[in-house]
Amino acid sequence: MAVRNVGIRDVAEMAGVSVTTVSHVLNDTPQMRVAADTRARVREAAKTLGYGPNRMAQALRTNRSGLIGLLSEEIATTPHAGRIILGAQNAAREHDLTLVIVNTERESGDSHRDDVQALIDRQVEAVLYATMYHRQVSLPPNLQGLPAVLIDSTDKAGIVPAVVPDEVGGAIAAVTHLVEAGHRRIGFLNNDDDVPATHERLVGYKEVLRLYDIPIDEQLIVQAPSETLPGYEIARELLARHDRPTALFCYNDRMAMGAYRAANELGLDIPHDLSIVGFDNQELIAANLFPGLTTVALPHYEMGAWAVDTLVHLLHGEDEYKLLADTPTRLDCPLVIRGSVGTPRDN
Amino acid sequence: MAVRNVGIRDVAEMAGVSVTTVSHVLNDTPQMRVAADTRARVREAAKTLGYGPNRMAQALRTNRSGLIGLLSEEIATTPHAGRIILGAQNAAREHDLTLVIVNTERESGDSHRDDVQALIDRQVEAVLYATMYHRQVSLPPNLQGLPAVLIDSTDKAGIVPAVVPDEVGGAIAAVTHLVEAGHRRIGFLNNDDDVPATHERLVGYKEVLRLYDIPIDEQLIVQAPSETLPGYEIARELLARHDRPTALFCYNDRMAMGAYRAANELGLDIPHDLSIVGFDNQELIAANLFPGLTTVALPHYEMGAWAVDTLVHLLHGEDEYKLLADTPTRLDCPLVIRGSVGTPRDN
DNA sequence: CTGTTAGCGCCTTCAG
DNA sequence: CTGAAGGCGCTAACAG
Repeated sequence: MAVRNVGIRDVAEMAGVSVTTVSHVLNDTPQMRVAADTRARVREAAKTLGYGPNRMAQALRTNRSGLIGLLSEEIATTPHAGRIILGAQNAAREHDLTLVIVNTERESGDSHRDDVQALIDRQVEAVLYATMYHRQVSLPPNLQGLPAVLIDSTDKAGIVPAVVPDEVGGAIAAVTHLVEAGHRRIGFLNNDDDVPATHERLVGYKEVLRLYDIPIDEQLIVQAPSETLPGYEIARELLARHDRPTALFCYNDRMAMGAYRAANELGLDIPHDLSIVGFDNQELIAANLFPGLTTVALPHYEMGAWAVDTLVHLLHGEDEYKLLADTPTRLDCPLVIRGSVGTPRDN
Repeated sequence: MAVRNVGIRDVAEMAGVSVTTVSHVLNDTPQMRVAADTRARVREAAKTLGYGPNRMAQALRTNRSGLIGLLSEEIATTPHAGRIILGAQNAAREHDLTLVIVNTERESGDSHRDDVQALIDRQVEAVLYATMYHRQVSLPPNLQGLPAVLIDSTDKAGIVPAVVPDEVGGAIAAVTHLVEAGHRRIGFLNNDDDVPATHERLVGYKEVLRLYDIPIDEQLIVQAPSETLPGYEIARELLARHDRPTALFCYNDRMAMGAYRAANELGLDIPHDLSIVGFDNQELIAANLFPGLTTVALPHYEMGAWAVDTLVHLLHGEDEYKLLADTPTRLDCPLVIRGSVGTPRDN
């Protein structure tokens, strides 16, 4: 069963037709209309013989390898990459394409060039480029000429379609959730890197407050590196204030984890005395904290799938898809509700 | 640069030789000895033209696709899969092989069959099968005939080479670390599933105690599902005893996370009042707890690489490698030291 | 509607 | 030591 020794010729012979006809039937070539019974005979012969086309021969002949490359950062460190891969994988299978994945270093001079070259050498028809956090990148020069789509990043030159998370929307969902639970003093533990997420989540935060006529207190907006320890430190400061916030919106789940520790040390019960919302939905953290962390999920799976779908359109020469390069597509960041948000005690 | 339009013929022409010679030079065919200067001319021509062989044509001709399939569980949920992928990827590149990755459901009747078939349809030469926790599996029937290697699991039938973590060794490293820090009352928060890791880590635990003439107190060995919450619960019970252990060896990092919470609630300082060692080295947890969790790393990267290397040998028909199927190869689980182990306070 | 035929780019006997 | 020629399995003109 494993060794594919049956060829199109065998099918032709068994069905009593020529290989051409078999080819036409099996690929149902548009203009070539084949008699219904012939077609049935061919189909049956193929099935009983367990025929499957030899992709290599097909590829050679049609000059389409059926391979698309996925260049991804940090495959080994975050489950985010896994989600992108899975989304891309499933979409690829849908289109009968095969995904070839290559890990790439985040910042390393020409190594991207080499990784792209490895993919080109393997005859990929197109490439996906995935970063692990939302940012701008410049593409390796040898990618010129191959259709490409960016995942979780945008192209400096603006010539390649890109898909990114809707950071503003995610922040809006998070803060709205807090406001609707009754909170009015909401702290924001923001990242301090100059990346889109930092700015856009802040925009979302402010937008919600504005919408609900809650004055923006700049004192409640603090920044630090987006890690657990700095998150802990700034959370502690914020919560030590006499007019401490009743809720915290955290740039990511790691900072939220730090906030949990701060709350704990200060004897504040979550969600009773303090509500917390994170960002990223890192299951390993969010689901294992006490109580479970309500957080915003990043659409990694969806971005992977979107990217492949777009690539397919590009491959089909539907040029209108190139226009997508102008403005990145933004995908929804849904709120994942666990147990870290409650009604403010005193209000 | 991206479109590969230069063929072997162009190289031949430029070098003033026949395609045969070019082929011989570029593949340095064993018996075909080519004059040194001819060879140089060919090499140079190939380089200046930017020639690279068309893998599809090569594959068709040699009947070797250069593709190997990696069937992996839970690509999207744990970084473990990412590590395996990376290890396999790098090894594959070393051997000029291309990895095709397919996600597969853990338990789902015939879906494995279909996933394997998808790989076969893509003409993979061999397949790797990776599970996300160490256990026994039975292979899909259509895998028969293809070389295969198991990662993190063993074959019920015992006909396929397999590589697994050295659980006993990992446990020994962990508990030894604790004993050498001065601990003699060491609790073991074990998993309660009937999987190899449960039994083997216990073996390692007991072995170390025996080695150091520390009596085994069965009361200190407790079991629960290997999640944070159950870990918390049994840790709490254990730590509430008047003769509580001074150290805890936890089946995995999630249980250790639960133990941290228990310690915290009981006012026990880590590592001052209580030392903890985990297992898995889930960075997201281990590196983000306070203090950082000392834990045992699983050799996922190494298993991925080992599997590909073994596959290559199998592919080369080195039958002695088939013998590997008899006993799974065990790879080292190194201890990763962070900050959760200290000297016992009272002793 | 169906069949014949010519390659896709490469490797590989077999002759020189 | 080098070259000519056949064919891997399939698709796509082009004929019938």
